Amino acid sequence: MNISDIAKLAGVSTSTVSRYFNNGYISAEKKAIIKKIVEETGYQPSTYAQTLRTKQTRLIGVIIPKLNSETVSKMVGGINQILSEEDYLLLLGDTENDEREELKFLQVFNQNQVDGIILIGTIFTAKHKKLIKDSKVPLVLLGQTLPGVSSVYHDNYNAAKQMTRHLIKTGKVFAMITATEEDKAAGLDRKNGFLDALREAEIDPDKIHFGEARFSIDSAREVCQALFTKNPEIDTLFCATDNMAIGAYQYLASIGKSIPEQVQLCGVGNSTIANVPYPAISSVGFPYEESGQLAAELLLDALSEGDKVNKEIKIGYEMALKDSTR
Amino acid sequence: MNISDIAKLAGVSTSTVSRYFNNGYISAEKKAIIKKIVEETGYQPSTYAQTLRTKQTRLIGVIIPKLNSETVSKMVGGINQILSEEDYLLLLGDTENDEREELKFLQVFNQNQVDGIILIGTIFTAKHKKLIKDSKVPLVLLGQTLPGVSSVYHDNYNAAKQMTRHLIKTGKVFAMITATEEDKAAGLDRKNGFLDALREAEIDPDKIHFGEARFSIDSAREVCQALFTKNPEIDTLFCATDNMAIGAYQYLASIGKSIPEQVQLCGVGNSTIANVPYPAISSVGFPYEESGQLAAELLLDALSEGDKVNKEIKIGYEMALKDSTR
DNA sequence: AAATTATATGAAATCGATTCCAGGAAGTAT
DNA sequence: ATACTTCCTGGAATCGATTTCATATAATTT
Repeated sequence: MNISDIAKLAGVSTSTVSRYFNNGYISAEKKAIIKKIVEETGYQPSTYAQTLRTKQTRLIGVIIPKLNSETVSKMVGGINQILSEEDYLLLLGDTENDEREELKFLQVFNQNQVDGIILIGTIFTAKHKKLIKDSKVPLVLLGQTLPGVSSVYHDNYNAAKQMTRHLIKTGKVFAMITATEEDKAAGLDRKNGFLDALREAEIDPDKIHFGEARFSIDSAREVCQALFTKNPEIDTLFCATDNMAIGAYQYLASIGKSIPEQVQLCGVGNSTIANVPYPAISSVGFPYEESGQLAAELLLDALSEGDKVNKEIKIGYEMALKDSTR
Repeated sequence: MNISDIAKLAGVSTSTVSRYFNNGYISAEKKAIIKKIVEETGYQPSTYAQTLRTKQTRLIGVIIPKLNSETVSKMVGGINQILSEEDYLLLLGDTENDEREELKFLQVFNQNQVDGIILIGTIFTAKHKKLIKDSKVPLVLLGQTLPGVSSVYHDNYNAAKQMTRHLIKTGKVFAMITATEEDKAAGLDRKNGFLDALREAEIDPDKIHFGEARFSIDSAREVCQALFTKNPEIDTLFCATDNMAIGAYQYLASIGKSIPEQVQLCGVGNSTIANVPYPAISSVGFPYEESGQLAAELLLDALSEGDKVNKEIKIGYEMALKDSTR
């Protein structure tokens, strides 16, 4: 069933049927008959033929580092709210934290598949930067920044700094479980915020310890064990993510450290899982859903105006102090 | 840059260029020159023109109830492992547990967009059943069954029954936080397994209590409070999902019930979050990643053979007893 | 040597829509 | 009455690939 069949059945030309679907000039009379035929046959225009002609896919590629992540799902939720209103469909590319997959999706999406791309990125290599800048379709970065590219990102530096200022009030010996510095947002910025707050308070560098973990509960548990085995005097632990804080919590609970009395503990993300342990874990996070919405709006702007001006939107933090900090 | 441009540059016809890409008859000589031109120009055939001609999209629609769910992400991971090998891309439709969204995606995917559909469904209304059966493209159900449709589903009934048999050894007064029975897998089957195990052991029906919660921690916490306020003598609580078990744990911890001494507690799903509380929560789950793989393979079969024989694969359960049960 | 088969190529039709163009009818301004 | 718009319509070109068909040459059988 194609447009010619409908045209024949309705006794009009294909042009007229096309106009019926695209709000072109059409008489009430023909409109009625085409409507009737379309309803009877359940005809739907082929999106592929439309795309071939119009170059519009009505598909937006969203590249995400991980499906099962609360922050990611909130961001995607926000993106979807805005884009589904405009009849866009999301083509999700899940990389499971594999940067090569990220490159693959960037290429595949760019070739032919989508009208625009939102990249919830993590690590940017030179290849990433090249592909991002060379993107033929509008691209918005979410959660990271890159000069010359539109982005919505989070003020990780000040979030970590502010949280650390709070920890300093009662802390003596500090430690941080960090993420890889290749991840600027979750790794570098949070570490720098932590460090700068401590410098500001003129904390003795000998009383600051670091361990780097991967983005998993298990990895953080092991790193926490190493940290405390070497430095049992740590009384304040800042974790770069809530998941890491859970890993740390598990280790600390297992060796009988009381939280927050002996060790105070916090994470980043304001995620649900931070509320599962008892005591609930203090965290600082961002309005991720809103970030997603903003990114989607930025993309829509770029799509309609085709404008080459790129905007960078920085999102402020939200503190959520609970009982794991003093 | 299209196929004619390449043909001109290479001094051949478009047919020959097309054959170059589709392993048709082509001389080594022309192959070499086309290869050179393609590499120089970075030309990639338009997937939309290809689809228009071949009716193959190389896209598989996967409809999921929720992005941020461990079971879902494991299943999607399994699906993706198999399908990406065959150069399929996943078009994810996230319904956020809204059944109308499910219908929408079923329609959109069916129109033109995808070669096949995997539906990780929840509630099936009459409309769902109609759309599923009328699907123009092969469709595989994952996590639920429907007569006459290919599916990979989990033996929720026996999983719940087996777990309950374990609880019976030390339990006296039983309760279950259930999911809506409209969700056959998570709601009805698990409830029936629980009930039948208790009947088998000839437990006094007066010592069995029920509360129904939505799929969220908060909802389960409230339901748990209601249950225990009315029946403080409950000493064994079966939750239909791990998330619900977390909610129950939070309430029980807040009123100072000791787990598992005063109340033993378990969930379903074998998810990471069940290991976060102390004590870790016993659970019974399924090899979700493998289920996803199987569903993908079923779909590939249907895609290649175009065979109308539908298979139903039942997946067995895996018990994970931890310290929240006696 | 003749017949058959496999390999190689280009022209043209095709997939299913949109859109440009030309032309007709109807309404309005001059 | 004439000149302009505005509205409405169908024919034909077009988007960018694949595929059928016709044809030619090379390789293999008989």
